[in-house]
Amino acid sequence: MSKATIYDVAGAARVSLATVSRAINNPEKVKPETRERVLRVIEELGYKPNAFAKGLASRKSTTVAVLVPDMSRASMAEMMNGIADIARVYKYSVLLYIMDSEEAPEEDILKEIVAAQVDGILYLNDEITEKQYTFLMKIKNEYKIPIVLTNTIYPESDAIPSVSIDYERAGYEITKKLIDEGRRNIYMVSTVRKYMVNDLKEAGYLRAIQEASLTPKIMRTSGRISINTEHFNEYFREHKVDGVVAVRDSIAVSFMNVARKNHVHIPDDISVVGMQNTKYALLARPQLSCVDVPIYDIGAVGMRLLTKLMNEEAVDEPRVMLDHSLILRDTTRI
Amino acid sequence: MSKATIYDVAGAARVSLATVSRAINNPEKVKPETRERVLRVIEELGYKPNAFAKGLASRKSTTVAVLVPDMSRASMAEMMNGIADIARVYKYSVLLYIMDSEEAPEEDILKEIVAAQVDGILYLNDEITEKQYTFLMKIKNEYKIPIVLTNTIYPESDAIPSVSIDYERAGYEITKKLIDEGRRNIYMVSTVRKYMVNDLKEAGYLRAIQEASLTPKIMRTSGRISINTEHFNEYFREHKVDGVVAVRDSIAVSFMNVARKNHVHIPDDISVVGMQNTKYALLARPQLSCVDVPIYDIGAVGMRLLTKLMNEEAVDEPRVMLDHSLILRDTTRI
DNA sequence: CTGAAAGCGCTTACAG
DNA sequence: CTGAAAGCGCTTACAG
Repeated sequence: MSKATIYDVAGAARVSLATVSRAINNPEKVKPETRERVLRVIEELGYKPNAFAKGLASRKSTTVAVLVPDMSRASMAEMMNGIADIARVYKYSVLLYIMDSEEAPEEDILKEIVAAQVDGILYLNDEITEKQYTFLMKIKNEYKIPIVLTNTIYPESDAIPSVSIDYERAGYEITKKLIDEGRRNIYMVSTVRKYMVNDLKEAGYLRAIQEASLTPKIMRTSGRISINTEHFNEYFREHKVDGVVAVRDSIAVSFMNVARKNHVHIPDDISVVGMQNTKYALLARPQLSCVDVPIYDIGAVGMRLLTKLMNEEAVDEPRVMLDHSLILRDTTRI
Repeated sequence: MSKATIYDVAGAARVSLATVSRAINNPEKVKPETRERVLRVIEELGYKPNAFAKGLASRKSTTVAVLVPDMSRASMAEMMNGIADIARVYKYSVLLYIMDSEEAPEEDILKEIVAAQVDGILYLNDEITEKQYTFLMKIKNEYKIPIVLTNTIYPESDAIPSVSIDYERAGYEITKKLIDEGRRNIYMVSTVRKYMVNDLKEAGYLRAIQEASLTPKIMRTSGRISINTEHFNEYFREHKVDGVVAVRDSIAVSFMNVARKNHVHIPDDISVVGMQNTKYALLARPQLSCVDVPIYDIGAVGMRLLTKLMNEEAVDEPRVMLDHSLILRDTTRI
C-alpha cells in the first residue's frame, strides 16, 4: 500500500539509511549481522527501492532502450523474448521504442531516450543506413551510452558492436547447396529496399555463383504479397529458373505458391530455400528448406553483450557472429 | 553532452526554476511573454527534463507497463505497434514485461512494476485465469494503478476494463457461415489449454450449431504442429467432417496440409476457416477465409482507454468491443 | 504571475 | 563498519 521507504527500513532495523542502502547495493561493506537484520526487515516490509529516487541519485537507471523498426517483422518477437529473458537475469528493465521504419530515427526519439536516462541501447533492425549509423554514433559519443546492434552488421566500422550470424557465409552456403544439387539458373530474390543484411546475403550468393562460373541473377521484389505475385508470374513466362534463394521465408512461400499455379513442381523442377526459418517455413507445403537463424540467441547474446558494455567490462570481439545451420526439408533435392 | 538542467534554463531565461517548471507543465499559469522566453531558451539549450527527477517529485512516471505472455504469439507484435503509436501521441513510455506464459505472474514481477512506478498497466493475453485476475485486482486496488485488458475479456466481472472484439459473436457468425454453405459435420478445432478467448469462440460455435440442431464437435489440439498432424490424420480416418473452424490460423493451415495429404479437396469437400487473419492466412494455398480481428486497433484503443483511466476521466463502457468482419477467401464455398 | 523553499527517496563521498 | 549530510533535478503548496 503506502509503500515502505528506506527510512522505514532504517528505523525498523535500527540503522541509518546509508547502511540500508549499502546492505542492498554493497553488501560486502556491511557487517554480516547488520546486513542480515536489514535484509530481514526489507523482506518483512516488502520494501522495494523507488526506481526514480535511485536513478536520480545514482545517475543510473538499470533500464535499457530497445529500438525496433516494426514489431510485426518476423524476427522481432522472438528476438524480444531473448532480450527480455537476459534483461531479467541482470535486473534491467526494458523500455520499448518503436520507430518509423521508413525514416531515420528523429531527434525526438533521441531526446526521449536520453531523458529516460537509459544505461544502454539495443538497436534491432536488419537495415542500418549511414544516417542512422551516424545518429547512433552521436548518442554513443555525446552521451556515452553503450549500444549494440542486434541481427545487423555495419560493415564499415566496428565502433558499434553487433551480434548476428554471418549472413554472407549463410548466403554462400545455401547457394552452394543448390549448385551442388545441380541447379544452374539460380535466382536470388531480394528486396527493392536496401537492407544491410540482405546485401550480405546477396554477397554470399554472388560469391557462390561466381565460384561456380554461373550467371548471377538478382530479382528484387517489394515486400507486398500481391505485387510479388505479378512479378513472379512474369518471371515464369520470361525466364528460365531452377533455383531460388529468398532472403525472407514469406517471399519463398509466395514464390512457391506462384510456382504451383504454373504447374512447376518443387523440388523436382525448382529448388527453393528461405533464409530465416520462421513458422511460415514449417506451415508451407512442401516444407521449406532454410538457413536457420538463432533469433532468440541473437537477442539474448546481444543483451548480454550490452550488460558487459554497461559495466565497462572488456569485450574481446565487437562483432559477434553466432553459428547458423541449414535445415533441409522438402523444397530441396537430395 | 553534459545535459542542461532546469537551473540552466532558469538562469538563461532570468526566471526562477519554478517558472520554468510551470512554463512546461502549466503554461496557462505563466505570462505569455515569460513563457515564450523560457520556451525559446529550452529550445536553444536542448533542455529535456530529467525523467527521474520528474518522476520522483511528481510521483508520476508517464510510463505504462505492458505485460505480455510471449511476444512471438501471432497477435502480439501488431498489437504492440498499436499501443506504441498511441503511447507516443500521449507521451507515455512503454516498459515491456514478458512473463512466463505457463504460470501466473509472480510476486517478483509485481514488485518490479510497482517499483517502476508505472502509471498504468496493459495486460495482453488471450487467457486470464482467476488467479491472474485476482493478481491484477490486487495491483489495481492496493496500488491504485489502472489496468486495461487487451484482446481478452474476463466474463465474470467488469472491474477491469477490456478491449477486444466480440469473440462469441465472431464464433457464431463464422460457424453460421459454414452452416449456410450446407456443412453439417462442423468441427471446432480449439486448444487443449484453456484460454478465455477460445472459450468464447467455442460458445459462439455452440450457439450456431445448436440453433441449427446439429451436433457440436470440439476437437482439442496442442499448439505443436507435429502433434497436430497425428491428431488430424486420426480424425480423417475415424470421423466424418465437412467443416472446420480453427481458433488459430496456424491450426487451420496445419489442418489443410493434412487434408491435402489425405486427398481431401478444400473447399469442395471441406470448408476451413481461421479466426485471426494473420499473414499465414494469405500465404496459405488455398488462401484461408477468416474472421478478421483488428489487432492494431485493439492495441491502440486499449492504450487510449488506459490514458483516460490514468487521467481519471470518465469512461462510459468498461468493456469495449471493436467491430470484426469476415474475410471470405478460397477455403469456403459460395 | 512569480519566487523561495521544502520535499520526493535515494546514493555517496567524507568522517570517524 | 557505520552515520550525518549534501546532493541528484525536479514539482508544488505557500506567500506575495
